[in-house]
Amino acid sequence: MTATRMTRQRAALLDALRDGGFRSAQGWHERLRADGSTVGLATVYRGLQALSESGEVDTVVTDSGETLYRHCGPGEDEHGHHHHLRCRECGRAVDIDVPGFETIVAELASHHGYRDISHTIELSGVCPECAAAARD
Amino acid sequence: MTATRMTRQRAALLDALRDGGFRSAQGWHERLRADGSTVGLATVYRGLQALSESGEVDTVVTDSGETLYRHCGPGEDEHGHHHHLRCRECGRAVDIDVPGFETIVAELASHHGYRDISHTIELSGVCPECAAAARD
DNA sequence: GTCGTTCTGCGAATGATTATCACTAGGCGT
DNA sequence: ACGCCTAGTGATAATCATTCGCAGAACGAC
Ligand SMILES: [Zn+2]
Ligand SMILES: [Zn+2]
Ligand SMILES: [Zn+2]
Ligand SMILES: [Zn+2]
Repeated sequence: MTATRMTRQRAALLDALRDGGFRSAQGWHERLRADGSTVGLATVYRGLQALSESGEVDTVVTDSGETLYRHCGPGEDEHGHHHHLRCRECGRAVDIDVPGFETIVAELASHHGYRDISHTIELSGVCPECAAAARD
Repeated sequence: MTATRMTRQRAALLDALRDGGFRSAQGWHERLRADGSTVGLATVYRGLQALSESGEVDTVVTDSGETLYRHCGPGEDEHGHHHHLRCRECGRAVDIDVPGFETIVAELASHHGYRDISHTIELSGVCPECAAAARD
């Protein structure tokens, strides 16, 4: 039913994605072109969206409204879910563990009678490097 | 330096905001026009943005990327900060309390050396009413 | 009332994302 | 290796929420 073909473009995207870091769709596009691949912007968007749905990349939305994507181990296992602490200045992100949060969420949900809960936690601040650089 | 004038438009916006609920900027705009006020869309955007910055309204971004605004007591006191559990179907939102979360955030932040942390928690699910309505 | 600012309205501009649609190319059966 | 069917691609147009730019309107202190 759902045939997914491995194309040159998709491979290139996956390959680029492999060296970590958050980048916008357009950012990845530039990256790919810089590497010599001729990939269309629309294709990059489609690829990222597909990967995001299958859990292979996770996304985060910046204050300015653009979506950032980053490769993130296959979502086969529970560990695919986690949260980030991201630097407002340079974008560097750290995976964090929020002990007990998943449980709290489940409790709050049932307390209010809500079903099919999904959640988002976004922590952003200024990383040590940027904080140091800011001291001028 | 920063004088803020109370205009007919701003008053109308504040007044409309008063009857709670999340609405998009365009949503509030329609609301205002429905009430007879002739307010420009841009003005509504500007007003909401200002109120949001001063903490009088809080915002939430939907999956489709549009920003929703809702009146929320003046941010003079600590209680201005809280989180929501929102229904994906009807938009109804409940204020929730996530015990100890603020503390956990602070700890995580310092653990990673990040400064000026700000956070967002978004819980969304299907409220009891919508869940019931879905059973057809 | 007068005046310096701030605010408003309008439409045009932006900018990220999506839709279109003719064309290309996986990849399975042979 | 050959061909067909269909998913994938790419250039561009379209969407859509939000922002800008600027001329004129309206605060509000004097
Ligand atoms: Zn940084
Ligand atoms: Zn979680
Ligand atoms: Zn509901
Ligand atoms: Zn909080």
